Amino acid sequence: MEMQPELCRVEDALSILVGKWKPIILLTLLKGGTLRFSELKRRVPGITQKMLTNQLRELEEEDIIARKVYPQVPPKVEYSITEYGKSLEPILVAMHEWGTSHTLHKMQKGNRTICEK
Amino acid sequence: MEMQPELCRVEDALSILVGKWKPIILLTLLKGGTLRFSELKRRVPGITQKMLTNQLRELEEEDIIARKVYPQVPPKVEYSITEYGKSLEPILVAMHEWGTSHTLHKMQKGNRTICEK
DNA sequence: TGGTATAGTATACAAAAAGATACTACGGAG
DNA sequence: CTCCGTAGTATCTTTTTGTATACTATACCA
Repeated sequence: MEMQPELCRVEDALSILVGKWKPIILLTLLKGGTLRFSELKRRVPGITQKMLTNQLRELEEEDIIARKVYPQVPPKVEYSITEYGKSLEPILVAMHEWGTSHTLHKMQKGNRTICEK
Repeated sequence: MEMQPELCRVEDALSILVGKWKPIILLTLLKGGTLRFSELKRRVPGITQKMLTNQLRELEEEDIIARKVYPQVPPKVEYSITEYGKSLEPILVAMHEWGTSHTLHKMQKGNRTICEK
């Protein structure tokens, strides 16, 4: 097994998760199921409309989330995780778990960068 | 279990892995063991000295890698993954595996963005 | 005396990502 | 006739990341 391809693959997964808002969006959809744009926006505090649209488009392109448009006025668009997107869950969970112990680790070293507002 | 803290933790892990060179550096050290600065630089093609120093400093601050300086001339500095840093391996591996199947998934959809030079 | 090797710094610049803000379309309610 | 709500676009500015290039210290070697 050589090195190059391996590295390349990690970057692949990373590029999907990276973006200031993608993990939050994915976790929100994993927990919340199918959500409309506005609902998603409410559940991801601080995100701007532009950023949300933007990140959703990128995730959609990778077939991680599905977008369903209802031809209504006012518009209704629903987003959900695809089956394929669900395969990311273990990574997200692993990262969450790691992050949690990392926080403890940092606290033990006197570094108080906790998840605070 | 609420949402906020969970999200925060994922970001925590992510922030350590993110950076154009960090996964590559980590995998190189995981595979290569203890390496000198120059050796590391050779094994991560394309990285500039500044970026390497930079990323190593950040990883060191998070206690993911250890830096050992030998008071010699010319200088000798060795880098290695800490025990703590090794706990990231499962995440890296999960990402690699996911990335591999993601590539297949994309190929099946006619998208040929493969790991090529 | 000058060149080599190592592990950096310093500075300037370019590119990418994120943020702020304003604008649009459209049908229905009043 | 005007305002509301939804799901966006369009621009512009700021911040963050990354790149390129040059420079440093110092012992050793010829």
